[in-house]
Amino acid sequence: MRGRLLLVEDDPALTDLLTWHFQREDFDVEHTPDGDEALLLAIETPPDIILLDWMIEGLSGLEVCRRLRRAPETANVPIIMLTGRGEEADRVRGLETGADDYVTKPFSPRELVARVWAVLRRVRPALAGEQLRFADLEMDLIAHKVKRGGKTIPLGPTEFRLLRHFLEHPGRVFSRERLLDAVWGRDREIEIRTVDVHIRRVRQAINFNGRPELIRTVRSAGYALDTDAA
Amino acid sequence: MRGRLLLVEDDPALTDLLTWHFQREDFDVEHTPDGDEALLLAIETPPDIILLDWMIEGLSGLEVCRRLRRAPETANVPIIMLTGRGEEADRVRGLETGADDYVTKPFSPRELVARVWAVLRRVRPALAGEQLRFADLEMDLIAHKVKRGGKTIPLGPTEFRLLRHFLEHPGRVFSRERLLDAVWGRDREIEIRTVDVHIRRVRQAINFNGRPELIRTVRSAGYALDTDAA
DNA sequence: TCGGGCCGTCACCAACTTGTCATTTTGGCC
DNA sequence: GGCCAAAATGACAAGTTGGTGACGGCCCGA
Repeated sequence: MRGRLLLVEDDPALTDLLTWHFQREDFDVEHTPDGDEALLLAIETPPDIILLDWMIEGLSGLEVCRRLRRAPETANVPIIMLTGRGEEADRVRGLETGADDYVTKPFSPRELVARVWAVLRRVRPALAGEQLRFADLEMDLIAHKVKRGGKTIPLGPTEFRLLRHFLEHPGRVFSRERLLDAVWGRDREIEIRTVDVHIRRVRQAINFNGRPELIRTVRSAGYALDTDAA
Repeated sequence: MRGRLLLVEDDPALTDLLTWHFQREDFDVEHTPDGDEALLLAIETPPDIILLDWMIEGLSGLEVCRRLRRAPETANVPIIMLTGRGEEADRVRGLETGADDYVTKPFSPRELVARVWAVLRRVRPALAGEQLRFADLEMDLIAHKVKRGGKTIPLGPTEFRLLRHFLEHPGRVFSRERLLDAVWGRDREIEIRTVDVHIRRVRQAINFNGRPELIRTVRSAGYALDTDAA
């Protein structure tokens, strides 16, 4: 399974067509024709991407999009809007409301699939099987390998996930709390300062012979990849 | 200036049109009609986003895209392809080659602008809003970083919050009392003159080698960002 | 069962921040 | 020019926060 996709669409024929295409891409497809239910589902267990029709039962697609963006659980989940409304003004409105892409019916399923991958490459590079890069560091998610300047670096599983999280959001500061959530899991029972220790271990591993520090400490806020080092 | 945009396009009319639109959005627009030159420019100083026409002089747009993705300097720079080729196969090919979006001519500049922002929201969240500016000073709230004239400035947590407060209300005068409320919190038990000291620390930090003063002292009233300096 | 790698904690230390105060400088006003 | 209040400055001690070394437990494969 490559990821979970939530399809919000009330045309049964289109639903079947898209479900088939995305299942073939190894997505776990969840479906609802209803705007309100879409919100509940998405917030309950956030999918990796949402396909959202504009004209649906219950809330309009645009309103669903707006609320998804406002809810912290789904604020970062990518959304692609599907719609018959081809007016420029509608498209601009959809994109400005927080949609990542806006596709006008009729569209080709293959193109939609390609657009989904294009968005996921950005948001969840891990799903798209991409290499992550930052400065002279590269992480191969498939081979589970990290290199800096060509030299392979041994990392433990936790260190790997921690570094990966940073690479997926370069420059962004994460508090220790958020790192525990993201790297250890939401239901951890772990001492907050443990994060420090793992940060140190990652640093030690990637800063062999005098390479510049990549992880910046932001006092009283957390840690981040240092975009100045890139 | 919100960001640097590289436009690779050989139609002069379209070039002018897009340049005008993106300059109005505060982009610094760089332009070349030639694929080879685009590569050189992009790798030399990576822009924040690239608009790439498929049919250009020199290398084809698709090939430029491929090479940009391969070069470590530009592997993460978002690319939007512009093209007259509306075939589904072409679009899929463009997206699979690493483009973040694929826009078919004729398109509306407004929509293109909206799509650029949609992509930048993902790739450089700081550019798309979570950033404060005043004169040559920029504060990135997501990265928790302050720069003046491109140079990163180290600030303690309190200094950061203080400066942020000013940047959020440029020009406005705040009494020491109000600053204590806003920056330290309403339930502080802090000597009023402490504000002076922190103002000094911020000034010292941001006025390195002879840069003009940004924080104006308003005698017997408080402090404010000096709008004359902007 | 032994050994090594990985992991979570802790105690201690170093570095940095921060609030305060005494003193000097500045600016406005007569 | 002299005076006064307000603001800037220098210095410092106390308080926070992050970095570090070390340790014991756990799991897994030999």
